[in-house]
Amino acid sequence: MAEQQPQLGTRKGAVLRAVVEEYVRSGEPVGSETIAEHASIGVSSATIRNELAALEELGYLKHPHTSAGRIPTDAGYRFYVDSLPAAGGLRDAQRRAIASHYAEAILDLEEVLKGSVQLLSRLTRYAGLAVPPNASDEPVVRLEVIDMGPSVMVLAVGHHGRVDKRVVDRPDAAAPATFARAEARLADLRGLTYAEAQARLLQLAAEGPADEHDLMLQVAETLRAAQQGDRAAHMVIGGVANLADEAQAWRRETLRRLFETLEHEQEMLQVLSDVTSTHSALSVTIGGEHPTTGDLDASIVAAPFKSGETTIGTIGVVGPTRMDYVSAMASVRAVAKRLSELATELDQ
Amino acid sequence: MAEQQPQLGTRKGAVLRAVVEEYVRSGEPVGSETIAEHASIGVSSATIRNELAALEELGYLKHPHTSAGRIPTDAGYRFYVDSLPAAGGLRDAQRRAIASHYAEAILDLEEVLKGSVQLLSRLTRYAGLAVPPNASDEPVVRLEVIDMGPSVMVLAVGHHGRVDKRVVDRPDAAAPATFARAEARLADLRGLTYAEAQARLLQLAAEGPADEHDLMLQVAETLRAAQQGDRAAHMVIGGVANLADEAQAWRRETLRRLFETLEHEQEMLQVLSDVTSTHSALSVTIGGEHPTTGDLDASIVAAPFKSGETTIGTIGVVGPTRMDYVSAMASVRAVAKRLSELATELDQ
DNA sequence: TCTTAGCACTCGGCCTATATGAGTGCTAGT
DNA sequence: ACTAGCACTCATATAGGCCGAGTGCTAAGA
Repeated sequence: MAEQQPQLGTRKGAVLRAVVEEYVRSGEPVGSETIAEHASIGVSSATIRNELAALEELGYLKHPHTSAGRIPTDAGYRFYVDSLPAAGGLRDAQRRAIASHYAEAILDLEEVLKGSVQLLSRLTRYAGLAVPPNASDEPVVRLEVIDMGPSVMVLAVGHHGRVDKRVVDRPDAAAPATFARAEARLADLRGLTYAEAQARLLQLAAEGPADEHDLMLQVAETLRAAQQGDRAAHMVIGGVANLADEAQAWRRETLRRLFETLEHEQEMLQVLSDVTSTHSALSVTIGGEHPTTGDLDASIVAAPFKSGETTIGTIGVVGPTRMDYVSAMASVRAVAKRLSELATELDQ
Repeated sequence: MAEQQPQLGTRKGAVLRAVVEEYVRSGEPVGSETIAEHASIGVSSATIRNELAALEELGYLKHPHTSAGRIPTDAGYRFYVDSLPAAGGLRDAQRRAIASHYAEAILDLEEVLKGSVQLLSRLTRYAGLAVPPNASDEPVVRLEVIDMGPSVMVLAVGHHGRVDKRVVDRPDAAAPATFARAEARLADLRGLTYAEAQARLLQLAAEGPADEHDLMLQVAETLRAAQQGDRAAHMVIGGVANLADEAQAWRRETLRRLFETLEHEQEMLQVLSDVTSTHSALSVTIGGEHPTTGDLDASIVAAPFKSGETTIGTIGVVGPTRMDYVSAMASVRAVAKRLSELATELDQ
């Protein structure tokens, strides 16, 4: 059992880390010789070979073929990531890029997110993605039903600056006067959270005048959608071109499937939710650790961002399992931190 | 000069068309033998060879190497496309897919656009993209300035269902009462077009009370942005994974640049504008015909869609120059037509 | 003058055989 | 426990030779 989890500090751990680092750097399978020379482990290549064989036996490394070096398995990357220090790893250039990016104050959280995703994708050379706040606990700032002639637009504005809209059929019962009365009633809901407002609306629909009934139901539905499925529509993705870079060794077909997955927003939302639901800080998902990314040779590094103490969203990057985890983790950590500060500030 | 533009009906034209069709189908350079057998031109391969040599001389075809067949140049595709009949080419399966896609009525034009782009990308197996209406001539349905505490959200709702928002610094002069008065004043602007409302707001800012000045300017700016740069933010792209398909012979680096270009919304907007500004109906841009797509071996098939008689947006597909133009053009034409009907209907 | 059969020629792709060498796994000796 | 040494493996690289698709040209026929 102790053998199953090599400790950092033991030689096995050092060798494994060396393999991962070298492989991430070069993209080539790593041989015993390389490690003996490169890493500062004071033993000969023959000894390294023994360690390598043991690590392979334990499932941390694998062999493309007999006469090739080793490459890490998902488990190997996992060990490596877990052995990394909880902070640091940010290069000076990156630090400066982040600072200068946030130098200009932007007030719209959505815009800030778009910018942050772009920033992350440039910093890491992978694809950036972010899920904006879940609306449930966000106070409603404004609710409106707008008479568009044959249809009705329902509009909800949240305190974080989100705007959700839906265009729906105009209920038969709705006269111009109905709209005026409905809007007055909706104005009373300001300050409630999306969840509370939704509940109150269902009540209003049931108890209120008949001509407002459908309208209120539609507003309730808009709030419901804003809390659930529609979050996906607000997801931000950027820098996907990075994934098509030659340096990324994805086979063409895998690349296609990766793009397909990224486009399927609902799915990515699920992944990101899964990823961060368990972790309060930075989380890393490697290859097969999540079913969706399983056969895509892709890893996700993500972190929640908060307003005050409450998590309001997630931001991160998607890249190959052979990822520069140190840099990616540092970048995501730093950007999420900065983002939390901004969100907290914007929220006052 | 007559020699410079082979007429459809002449044998040269028939040969050129045969080469394009065969190459699009197979992806392999096309030889004289293939054409002599396949296409119903009653001459021997030797004669075809002469024609091929002439077509190459004229710049319609090229040679990868001496002992290979011909492939079309951009000019070759251009001739081919121009020689196509102005309608038709829709396969039954496609026709049915379109019909069933629009069977369910959706009232939100933005949603309809998203769906249409998805549909187009599925029909053609290329990437779909659409530019939503230019707001300039659209009537404003609602204008609001929302007090968000430290900031102000400016919100504009257009008659086609577009919603533009901006979050800006709260002007020093703005008290709660200011907002109430400003909103009342903004309510008067309903029904004006974005352009008109913007002009009126600048006037109001100049003539109105001092505490409303900044607020009015911000609203005017929001309307301006909605008519210009921000259109890019509303651009819809879908099905990009299709471009990564193995069938598309793009080199990895070209593919990367293509994705990069697609992500650069402002740029694509420009391209689409250029593409449709000259054409009132379907337009095709092949490879180097537009500088942006020049070295990407990409073509764009796009068509405007209208509400009544006025063009309100553009929809189309992006694919390789070696594209199935017949199918792509038919699909885009059909979807744009359907879209125009829907938009006209929604607009009443 | 246009068409076509015939033919030499080109040249990329493919097959095979061979060489190379990185890297392993094992053994024996320190 | 470590390491030097060595046989072995096997993917990749290289070279040569063949093949055949396809061309371009020429000369004869309609």
